[in-house]
Amino acid sequence: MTEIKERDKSKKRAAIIEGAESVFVEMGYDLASMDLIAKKAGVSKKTIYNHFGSKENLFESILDILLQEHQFLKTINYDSEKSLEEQLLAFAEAEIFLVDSPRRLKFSRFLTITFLNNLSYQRKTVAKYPPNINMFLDWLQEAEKDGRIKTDNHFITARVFNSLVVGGITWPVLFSDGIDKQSIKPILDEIIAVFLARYGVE
Amino acid sequence: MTEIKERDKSKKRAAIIEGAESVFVEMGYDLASMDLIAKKAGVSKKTIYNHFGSKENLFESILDILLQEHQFLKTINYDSEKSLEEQLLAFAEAEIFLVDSPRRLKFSRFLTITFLNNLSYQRKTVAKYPPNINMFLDWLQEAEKDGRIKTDNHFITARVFNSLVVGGITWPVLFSDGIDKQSIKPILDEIIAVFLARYGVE
DNA sequence: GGTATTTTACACTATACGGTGTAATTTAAG
DNA sequence: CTTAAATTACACCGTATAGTGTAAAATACC
Repeated sequence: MTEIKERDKSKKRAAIIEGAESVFVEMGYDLASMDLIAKKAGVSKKTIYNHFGSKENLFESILDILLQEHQFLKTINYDSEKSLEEQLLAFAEAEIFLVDSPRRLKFSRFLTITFLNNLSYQRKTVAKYPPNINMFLDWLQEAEKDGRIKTDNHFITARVFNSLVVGGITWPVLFSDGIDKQSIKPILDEIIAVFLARYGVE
Repeated sequence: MTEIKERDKSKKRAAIIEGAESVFVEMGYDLASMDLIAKKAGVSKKTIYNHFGSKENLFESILDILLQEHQFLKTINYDSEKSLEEQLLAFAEAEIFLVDSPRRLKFSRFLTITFLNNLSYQRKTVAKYPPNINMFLDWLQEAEKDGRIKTDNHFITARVFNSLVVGGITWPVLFSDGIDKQSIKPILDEIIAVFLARYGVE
């Protein structure tokens, strides 16, 4: 008895996720209606509720998926053979990655809005997906041990580098129509030069 | 004939503005209902419509008022008698002013969200209320003429300074519960030191 | 092909919103 | 006080929304 047939629901689920993602990112939580998401996903509204239970639940699921997807996993280790410029550029590019494609740019905007609307949620998320500042701190330590970087306070130094990249590139791009790799280059070079002017050992 | 009595509507208007400001800033455009604004302002909904015609109109009026209110008007001129540190600090403080009090911090968050939701509106607003980067460019030119700053490209140099302040202070504060003047100080000092390490003439 | 499970269409509830119309009431100026 | 303008309370409209119930239809596994 109690025969259980488990059928494959993953197709519909994937369609819902795809539709919900585009609608949420495009219009934000409030303006995204479940009817529109259903239409965009090519799925009945009831099916969404069967899968996710509520709009809030759906939203959090989508956000979780997107956050994992947009993580930049590549680790950067200090390399005494490579120039500091080259290695700092790699760190900058890990940050720029977040606004690198139209898709990621839209998501970053959306995420910024979501976080500013809900700071406690932002904190939870940062705790769950820690930023790669730790990697930079490790790098700093190695570079200093190698005698090519000098600094009194690693945390502030890391923050300075992050400030230069975020304030100089990420932030302006968020308010523009997209990144122009050409026009970014001179600023990127200058950011690195500024950093090394203070912390580099010539 | 055609006798016209004009009565003083400014009291009610002021109440509406005050109520609408708090509700809009607190909840954002979408979640701010006209009924709630009316309640908060201690005014009937009809009166709001008599004064402002529509929610959109009310919103733009409020935004306009707040933008004017939050402008930091003080001009900073180059002074060969003062240290560069002191003068750069003044520029940084003009930026920090925007997130300096709970009220201004909330408004800055709200404005950031509003702009990210409507980039064309952001552009219009920036055109109408130009940022004080021009003032910094003038300052740079004077400081260079005086032989205390050296730079190849004024625009990039100005952008670097702005990046340091925005990325190092404004941006992190937006995502925090408020500014802590004490803990900001060492970062502020470091930002200026970084800038001068690259552009200062010792 | 039989069968249990998913999905669908669709009607429906309850609620909320922006905005309006109206008639009564309050208010301020002469 | 008189009078006209401003404000109020309140019912109301149309629309939109999150979410549910149901019965039929599509689906996938045996």
